[in-house]
Amino acid sequence: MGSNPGEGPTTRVPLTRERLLSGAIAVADAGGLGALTIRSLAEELGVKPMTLYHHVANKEEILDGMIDAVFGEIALPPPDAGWRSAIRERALSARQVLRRHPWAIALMDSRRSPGPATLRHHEAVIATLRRGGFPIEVVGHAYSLLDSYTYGFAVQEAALPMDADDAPLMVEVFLEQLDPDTYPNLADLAMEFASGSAGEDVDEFEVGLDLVLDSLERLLA
Amino acid sequence: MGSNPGEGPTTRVPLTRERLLSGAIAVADAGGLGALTIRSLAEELGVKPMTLYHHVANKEEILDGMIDAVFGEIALPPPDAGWRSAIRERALSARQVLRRHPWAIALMDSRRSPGPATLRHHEAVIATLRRGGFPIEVVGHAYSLLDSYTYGFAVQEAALPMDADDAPLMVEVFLEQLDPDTYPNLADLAMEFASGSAGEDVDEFEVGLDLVLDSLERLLA
DNA sequence: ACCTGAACACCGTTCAAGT
DNA sequence: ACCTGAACACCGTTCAAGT
Repeated sequence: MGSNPGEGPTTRVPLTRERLLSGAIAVADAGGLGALTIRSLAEELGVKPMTLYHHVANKEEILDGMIDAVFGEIALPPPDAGWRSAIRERALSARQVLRRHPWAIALMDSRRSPGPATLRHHEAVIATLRRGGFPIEVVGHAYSLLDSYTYGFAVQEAALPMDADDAPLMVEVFLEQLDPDTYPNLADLAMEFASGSAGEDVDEFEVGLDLVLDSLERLLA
Repeated sequence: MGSNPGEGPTTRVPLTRERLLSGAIAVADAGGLGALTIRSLAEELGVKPMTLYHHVANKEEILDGMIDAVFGEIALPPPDAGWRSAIRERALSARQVLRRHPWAIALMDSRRSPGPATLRHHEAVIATLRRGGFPIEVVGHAYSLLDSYTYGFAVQEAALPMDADDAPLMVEVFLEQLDPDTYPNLADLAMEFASGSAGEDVDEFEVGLDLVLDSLERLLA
C-alpha cells in the first residue's frame, strides 16, 4: 500500500483542478450527469473520493467549472470574417459542442456565475455584432434570438436518440405506437420525416439558423 | 398513532396518481428539482415514502408524468384565429408555463417518451400550421424553429434571477465584478441594459418571437 | 386494496488523522 | 502539501409484513 507496485510513474501525476474537470466531463459524456458522482469521478481519476475536496470546495464548483470548460470549447467568431459568416460559424460550433456534451444544457439553467471562458466568449460575440453595424440596443435582441435558437435546438436534439442513423428506425417505432386517428397531423409529419430523411442532405439546425440570420440582416437595413 | 387524532376526514382522501403528480410539481416549483425526493414528496402528500410506489413504478415515471402535466398547461393554439396569432398565443403561453416551472426545461432533454398531453399539444400546433397553408415539408422546419426559440429562451431566462424587479440590481452587481478593460463590449451591453430597463416596456421574448414569425410568414409567400 | 417499518446499497460532505 | 478511513445524514428502492 502506498508503494505503487507494478505501476509506472504515470500514477505520480498530481491531481490538478484541470485534470479533475476534464475527468468530470469525460464521465458525464460517457454516462450522463447522473453517472457523475464524487465517488465515480474519484475512481476515474485513480484517487479516493475525499482527495477531490482539496481541489474544489464542493460538487457545485465542479459543475460550474464544467460549464465554463464547455463554453471554452466553442469556437470564437473569426475576427476577419463578415459578421454573418462569423456568427454563423460560431453558432455551428456551439451546436456541435452541445451535441458532444448534451448534459451541459440541463446544467446551464442552474449555473449562476459565469466563468472566464464564458465571459471571453460573450465578449467576442458582442464585439462581432457591433463591428457588423448593430447598434448597442439591438445587439441584446440579436444575441438573445441567436442563443435562444441554438440552446433550444440543442435541448430538442438531446431529447432524441444520439445517432442520426437511428432516426429512421425511431420514427418507424414512433409511428407504430401512434394512433393516426387521434393524431392525424402528427402521423403525417412523422411519415414525412420517415420518407424524406433518406435523401435528407440539409441539416435542420442550419435551416432555422439561416432564417434567424436573415431576420438579423433585415434588422440592420 | 393511526387513530388520526384531531384531524378532519380530509386526511382520508386517497392518494391518486394525479394528486401525486401535482404534489411533485408543487415541490419542484417551490424548491427546484433538487428538492424533489421520494421522501420529501411523501411528506408533502402526508404519506409514507413507500406508499408512492403503489401509484408509480419509480421516480423516472414521476418525472415523465410531470413533464406531460406541464405540456398540458400550455394553451392549445385557438382554432378560430389565423395561424400567426394562434401560434403567437401558444408560444406566449408556453413561455409563461416554462417560467412557472423552470425545472421542466432541464427535464425535457432527458425524457424520451411523450405523454398524451404532449402528443395532443403537438397535434394541435401542427394542425394550425397546415391550416395556415404551410406545406407538410415546411411544417417540420417551422415547428423546429419555433420551439427551439421558445425552449432556448426559457433556458436562458431560468439562468437569471426569478423576478424582473431584481434585474437592474443584478446588472449592477454584475457590472461591479466585471473588468471593463478585458470585457469592454460586455460592459457596454450591461450598461445598456441597466439604463434601458427603466423605461423597458417591450418583452424580450416577444421581440425575438415576432422576428421568428416574420421569418415563417416569408416562408409562406 | 392500500399502506408501511426495516433494511440495502448508494449519495455528498466533515473530521480527524496519516505521510 | 497532499492524501485518506471512518463516519454522518441523506438518497431511491426492495421485501416482507400489517390493516
